[in-house]
Amino acid sequence: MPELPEVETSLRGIAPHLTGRRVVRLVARERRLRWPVTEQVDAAVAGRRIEAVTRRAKYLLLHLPPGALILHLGMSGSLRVLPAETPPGVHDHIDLVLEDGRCLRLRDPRRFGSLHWAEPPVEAHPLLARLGPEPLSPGLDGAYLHRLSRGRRASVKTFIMDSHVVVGVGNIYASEALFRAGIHPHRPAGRVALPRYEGLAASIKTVLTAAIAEGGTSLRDFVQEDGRPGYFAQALRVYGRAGQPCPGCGEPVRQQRIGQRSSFYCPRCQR
DNA sequence: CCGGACGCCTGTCGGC
DNA sequence: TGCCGACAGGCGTCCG
Repeated sequence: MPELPEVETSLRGIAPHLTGRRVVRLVARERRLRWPVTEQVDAAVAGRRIEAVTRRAKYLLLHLPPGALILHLGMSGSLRVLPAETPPGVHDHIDLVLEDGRCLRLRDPRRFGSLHWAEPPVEAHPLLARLGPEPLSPGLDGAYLHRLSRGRRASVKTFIMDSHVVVGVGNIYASEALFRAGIHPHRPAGRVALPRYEGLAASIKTVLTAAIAEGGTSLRDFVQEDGRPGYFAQALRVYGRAGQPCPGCGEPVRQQRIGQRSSFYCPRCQR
Protein backbone atom coordinates (compact mmCIF):
# COMPACT_ATOMS: atom_id res chain seq x y z
CA MET A 1 0.00 0.00 0.00
CA PRO A 2 1.82 3.06 1.11
CA GLU A 3 4.81 4.21 -0.79
CA LEU A 4 6.29 7.59 -0.11
CA PRO A 5 3.50 9.62 -1.75
CA GLU A 6 0.89 7.80 0.31
CA VAL A 7 2.88 8.36 3.51
CA GLU A 8 3.35 12.02 2.62
CA THR A 9 -0.39 12.29 1.92
CA SER A 10 -1.13 10.75 5.31
CA LEU A 11 1.29 13.16 6.95
CA ARG A 12 -0.35 16.20 5.40
CA GLY A 13 -3.75 14.89 6.37
CA ILE A 14 -3.04 14.18 10.02
CA ALA A 15 -0.49 16.86 10.94
CA PRO A 16 -2.97 19.75 11.32
CA HIS A 17 -5.09 17.64 13.68
CA LEU A 18 -2.18 16.47 15.81
CA THR A 19 0.28 19.32 16.06
CA GLY A 20 0.17 20.98 19.44
CA ARG A 21 -2.29 18.47 20.90
CA ARG A 22 -1.61 16.42 23.99
CA VAL A 23 -1.85 12.63 23.93
CA VAL A 24 -4.08 11.29 26.68
CA ARG A 25 -3.25 7.62 26.21
CA LEU A 26 -2.48 4.91 23.70
CA VAL A 27 -5.06 2.17 23.20
CA ALA A 28 -3.71 -1.03 21.70
CA ARG A 29 -6.36 -3.58 20.71
CA GLU A 30 -3.73 -5.63 18.89
CA ARG A 31 -0.05 -5.40 19.78
CA ARG A 32 1.19 -8.00 17.32
CA LEU A 33 2.27 -5.79 14.44
CA ARG A 34 5.51 -6.32 12.55
CA TRP A 35 7.17 -6.02 15.93
CA PRO A 36 5.23 -6.17 19.18
CA VAL A 37 4.03 -2.75 20.34
CA THR A 38 5.53 -2.66 23.81
CA GLU A 39 3.92 -1.07 26.85
CA GLN A 40 7.00 1.10 26.99
CA VAL A 41 5.46 2.95 24.05
CA ASP A 42 2.20 3.51 25.96
CA ALA A 43 4.09 4.90 28.93
CA ALA A 44 6.28 7.12 26.80
CA VAL A 45 3.47 8.87 24.91
CA ALA A 46 0.87 9.31 27.64
CA GLY A 47 0.53 12.95 28.73
CA ARG A 48 3.05 14.25 26.20
CA ARG A 49 2.37 16.98 23.67
CA ILE A 50 2.82 16.43 19.94
CA GLU A 51 5.18 19.18 18.95
CA ALA A 52 5.46 18.30 15.28
CA VAL A 53 4.75 15.54 12.78
CA THR A 54 7.40 14.81 10.18
CA ARG A 55 8.45 12.08 7.80
CA ARG A 56 11.73 10.27 7.21
CA ALA A 57 11.60 7.76 4.36
CA LYS A 58 8.27 6.00 4.84
CA TYR A 59 8.37 6.46 8.60
CA LEU A 60 6.09 9.03 10.18
CA LEU A 61 7.63 10.72 13.19
CA LEU A 62 5.40 12.12 15.89
CA HIS A 63 7.65 14.30 17.95
CA LEU A 64 6.72 14.16 21.62
CA PRO A 65 9.68 15.77 23.32
CA PRO A 66 12.08 14.53 24.34
CA GLY A 67 11.52 11.52 22.05
CA ALA A 68 9.41 10.51 19.10
CA LEU A 69 6.92 7.92 18.03
CA ILE A 70 8.06 6.14 14.86
CA LEU A 71 5.10 4.90 12.85
CA HIS A 72 5.29 2.75 9.72
CA LEU A 73 2.27 1.77 7.64
CA GLY A 74 3.75 -1.42 6.18
CA MET A 75 1.84 -2.79 3.21
CA SER A 76 -1.72 -2.16 4.30
CA GLY A 77 -1.73 0.52 6.98
CA SER A 78 -3.77 3.69 6.93
CA LEU A 79 -4.53 6.47 9.39
CA ARG A 80 -7.68 8.37 10.23
CA VAL A 81 -8.47 11.10 12.73
CA LEU A 82 -11.83 10.29 14.29
CA PRO A 83 -13.91 10.91 17.40
CA ALA A 84 -12.34 8.63 20.00
CA GLU A 85 -15.66 6.89 20.66
CA THR A 86 -16.03 5.74 17.02
CA PRO A 87 -16.46 1.94 17.14
CA PRO A 88 -13.31 0.27 15.81
CA GLY A 89 -13.29 -2.20 12.94
CA VAL A 90 -11.55 -5.56 13.21
CA HIS A 91 -8.29 -4.22 11.80
CA ASP A 92 -8.25 -0.96 13.74
CA HIS A 93 -5.39 -1.93 16.02
CA ILE A 94 -4.09 1.25 17.63
CA ASP A 95 -5.64 4.52 18.82
CA LEU A 96 -3.66 7.49 19.95
CA VAL A 97 -6.27 9.27 22.04
CA LEU A 98 -5.97 13.05 22.05
CA GLU A 99 -7.07 15.60 24.63
CA ASP A 100 -9.69 17.04 22.27
CA GLY A 101 -11.77 13.84 22.28
CA ARG A 102 -10.50 12.57 18.97
CA CYS A 103 -7.97 9.90 18.18
CA LEU A 104 -5.44 8.97 15.54
CA ARG A 105 -6.49 5.47 14.48
CA LEU A 106 -4.21 2.98 12.77
CA ARG A 107 -5.90 0.41 10.59
CA ASP A 108 -3.62 -2.32 9.26
CA PRO A 109 -5.16 -5.60 8.02
CA ARG A 110 -1.85 -7.30 7.25
CA ARG A 111 -0.10 -6.04 10.38
CA PHE A 112 3.18 -5.27 8.62
CA GLY A 113 3.14 -1.81 10.14
CA SER A 114 5.03 -0.86 13.27
CA LEU A 115 5.16 1.52 16.19
CA HIS A 116 8.34 2.32 18.11
CA TRP A 117 9.35 4.83 20.72
CA ALA A 118 12.67 6.53 20.00
CA GLU A 119 14.69 8.26 22.69
CA PRO A 120 16.82 11.18 21.57
CA PRO A 121 18.69 11.48 19.34
CA VAL A 122 15.75 10.19 17.31
CA GLU A 123 17.70 10.01 14.05
CA ALA A 124 20.08 7.53 15.69
CA HIS A 125 17.31 4.96 16.12
CA PRO A 126 18.29 1.70 14.39
CA LEU A 127 15.36 1.99 11.96
CA LEU A 128 16.49 5.44 10.83
CA ALA A 129 20.25 5.49 11.21
CA ARG A 130 21.30 3.90 7.94
CA LEU A 131 18.81 5.31 5.50
CA GLY A 132 19.84 6.89 2.21
CA PRO A 133 18.86 10.40 1.13
CA GLU A 134 15.30 11.59 0.64
CA PRO A 135 14.32 11.29 -3.04
CA LEU A 136 12.97 14.84 -3.22
CA SER A 137 16.08 16.35 -1.65
CA PRO A 138 19.18 17.61 -3.46
CA GLY A 139 20.96 14.60 -1.93
CA LEU A 140 19.49 12.48 -4.70
CA ASP A 141 20.94 13.27 -8.09
CA GLY A 142 22.41 11.46 -11.07
CA ALA A 143 26.01 11.78 -9.91
CA TYR A 144 25.14 10.22 -6.56
CA LEU A 145 23.34 7.24 -8.10
CA HIS A 146 26.10 6.78 -10.67
CA ARG A 147 28.88 6.85 -8.07
CA LEU A 148 27.09 4.48 -5.67
CA SER A 149 26.19 1.98 -8.39
CA ARG A 150 29.68 1.37 -9.76
CA GLY A 151 30.48 -2.32 -9.57
CA ARG A 152 26.93 -3.25 -8.59
CA ARG A 153 25.58 -6.22 -10.50
CA ALA A 154 22.07 -6.18 -9.05
CA SER A 155 19.34 -4.84 -11.32
CA VAL A 156 18.83 -1.11 -11.43
CA LYS A 157 15.28 -1.63 -10.17
CA THR A 158 16.49 -3.48 -7.08
CA PHE A 159 19.15 -0.80 -6.66
CA ILE A 160 16.75 2.17 -6.52
CA MET A 161 14.41 0.26 -4.20
CA ASP A 162 17.25 -0.26 -1.69
CA SER A 163 16.63 2.10 1.25
CA HIS A 164 20.36 2.41 1.82
CA VAL A 165 20.65 3.94 -1.66
CA VAL A 166 17.59 6.19 -1.66
CA VAL A 167 14.47 5.99 0.47
CA GLY A 168 10.86 6.05 -0.56
CA VAL A 169 11.01 4.41 -3.98
CA GLY A 170 8.65 1.44 -3.71
CA ASN A 171 7.52 -1.09 -6.25
CA ILE A 172 5.01 1.07 -8.10
CA TYR A 173 7.13 4.17 -8.51
CA ALA A 174 10.30 2.21 -9.30
CA SER A 175 8.57 0.80 -12.38
CA GLU A 176 7.12 4.19 -13.28
CA ALA A 177 10.41 6.09 -12.87
CA LEU A 178 12.36 3.55 -14.92
CA PHE A 179 9.76 3.74 -17.68
CA ARG A 180 9.92 7.52 -17.79
CA ALA A 181 13.72 7.36 -17.87
CA GLY A 182 13.73 4.72 -20.61
CA ILE A 183 15.85 2.31 -18.59
CA HIS A 184 15.18 -1.44 -18.63
CA PRO A 185 14.50 -2.54 -15.04
CA HIS A 186 16.65 -5.63 -15.39
CA ARG A 187 19.79 -3.76 -16.46
CA PRO A 188 22.63 -4.13 -13.92
CA ALA A 189 22.90 -0.95 -11.84
CA GLY A 190 26.61 -0.74 -12.55
CA ARG A 191 25.97 -0.62 -16.28
CA VAL A 192 23.86 2.50 -16.38
CA ALA A 193 25.77 5.57 -17.56
CA LEU A 194 25.81 8.94 -15.81
CA PRO A 195 23.46 10.82 -18.17
CA ARG A 196 20.88 8.08 -17.79
CA TYR A 197 21.15 8.26 -14.01
CA GLU A 198 20.58 11.99 -14.27
CA GLY A 199 17.40 11.22 -16.15
CA LEU A 200 16.42 8.57 -13.64
CA ALA A 201 16.94 10.87 -10.64
CA ALA A 202 14.78 13.47 -12.37
CA SER A 203 12.11 10.88 -13.16
CA ILE A 204 11.99 9.68 -9.57
CA LYS A 205 11.43 13.24 -8.37
CA THR A 206 8.85 13.96 -11.07
CA VAL A 207 6.75 10.84 -10.51
CA LEU A 208 6.81 11.11 -6.72
CA THR A 209 5.93 14.80 -6.83
CA ALA A 210 3.05 14.17 -9.23
CA ALA A 211 1.75 11.31 -7.09
CA ILE A 212 1.83 13.45 -3.95
CA ALA A 213 -0.11 16.16 -5.78
CA GLU A 214 -2.83 13.61 -6.58
CA GLY A 215 -3.07 12.31 -3.03
CA GLY A 216 -1.19 9.09 -3.72
CA THR A 217 -2.16 5.91 -5.52
CA SER A 218 -5.13 3.89 -4.31
CA LEU A 219 -4.94 0.36 -5.70
CA ARG A 220 -6.84 -1.52 -3.04
CA ASP A 221 -7.39 0.02 0.32
CA PHE A 222 -5.32 3.16 0.60
CA VAL A 223 -7.37 6.14 1.73
CA GLN A 224 -6.33 9.60 2.76
CA GLU A 225 -6.84 10.85 6.28
CA ASP A 226 -10.38 11.96 5.42
CA GLY A 227 -11.25 8.62 3.83
CA ARG A 228 -10.95 9.68 0.19
CA PRO A 229 -8.82 7.59 -2.16
CA GLY A 230 -5.75 8.93 -3.98
CA TYR A 231 -6.10 9.59 -7.66
CA PHE A 232 -2.68 8.81 -9.08
CA ALA A 233 -3.63 5.27 -10.18
CA GLN A 234 -5.05 6.67 -13.40
CA ALA A 235 -1.72 8.34 -14.15
CA LEU A 236 0.31 5.13 -13.90
CA ARG A 237 1.87 4.40 -17.28
CA VAL A 238 3.07 0.82 -16.88
CA TYR A 239 2.43 -0.43 -13.34
CA GLY A 240 -0.41 -2.94 -13.34
CA ARG A 241 -0.82 -2.61 -17.11
CA ALA A 242 0.61 -5.90 -18.35
CA GLY A 243 -0.52 -6.59 -21.94
CA GLN A 244 -1.86 -3.08 -22.46
CA PRO A 245 -0.21 -0.86 -25.06
CA CYS A 246 2.80 1.17 -23.99
CA PRO A 247 1.77 4.85 -23.92
CA GLY A 248 4.93 5.67 -25.86
CA CYS A 249 5.04 3.13 -28.68
CA GLY A 250 2.04 0.83 -28.41
CA GLU A 251 4.06 -2.29 -27.70
CA PRO A 252 2.35 -4.45 -25.04
CA VAL A 253 3.61 -3.72 -21.53
CA ARG A 254 5.48 -6.69 -20.11
CA GLN A 255 5.38 -8.02 -16.55
CA GLN A 256 8.32 -9.85 -15.01
CA ARG A 257 9.41 -10.69 -11.50
CA ILE A 258 12.59 -9.02 -10.37
CA GLY A 259 13.72 -9.77 -6.83
CA GLN A 260 10.38 -11.32 -5.85
CA ARG A 261 8.50 -8.20 -6.95
CA SER A 262 6.38 -7.73 -10.05
CA SER A 263 7.93 -5.28 -12.48
CA PHE A 264 6.28 -3.63 -15.45
CA TYR A 265 8.11 -2.20 -18.45
CA CYS A 266 8.07 -1.61 -22.17
CA PRO A 267 10.63 -3.87 -23.87
CA ARG A 268 10.95 -1.37 -26.72
CA CYS A 269 11.15 1.97 -24.93
CA GLN A 270 13.33 0.74 -22.07
CA ARG A 271 16.89 -0.45 -22.70
C1' DC B 1 30.23 -5.77 1.49
C1' DC B 2 26.87 -7.66 -1.80
C1' DG B 3 22.85 -10.09 -3.59
C1' DG B 4 19.13 -12.98 -3.20
C1' DA B 5 15.58 -15.46 -0.59
C1' DC B 6 12.54 -15.61 3.28
C1' DG B 7 8.96 -14.54 6.43
C1' DC B 8 5.75 -11.76 8.80
C1' DC B 9 -0.09 -11.34 7.88
C1' DT B 10 -4.94 -10.90 5.76
C1' DG B 11 -7.74 -10.09 1.77
C1' DT B 12 -8.84 -10.62 -3.02
C1' DC B 13 -8.96 -12.52 -7.39
C1' DG B 14 -8.73 -15.86 -11.16
C1' DG B 15 -9.09 -20.52 -12.55
C1' DC B 16 -11.07 -24.84 -12.15
C1' DT C 1 -21.01 -21.85 -5.77
C1' DG C 2 -16.81 -23.19 -3.48
C1' DC C 3 -12.16 -24.18 -2.99
C1' DC C 4 -7.15 -23.26 -3.69
C1' DG C 5 -3.17 -21.15 -5.05
C1' DA C 6 -1.07 -16.94 -6.41
C1' DC C 7 -0.36 -12.48 -5.43
C1' DA C 8 -0.57 -7.69 -3.16
C1' DG C 9 1.93 -0.97 -2.24
C1' DG C 10 7.53 -3.17 2.77
C1' DC C 11 11.55 -4.34 4.76
C1' DG C 12 14.60 -6.40 8.44
C1' DT C 13 17.15 -10.52 8.73
C1' DC C 14 19.67 -14.40 7.41
C1' DC C 15 22.68 -17.06 4.52
C1' DG C 16 26.11 -17.99 0.98
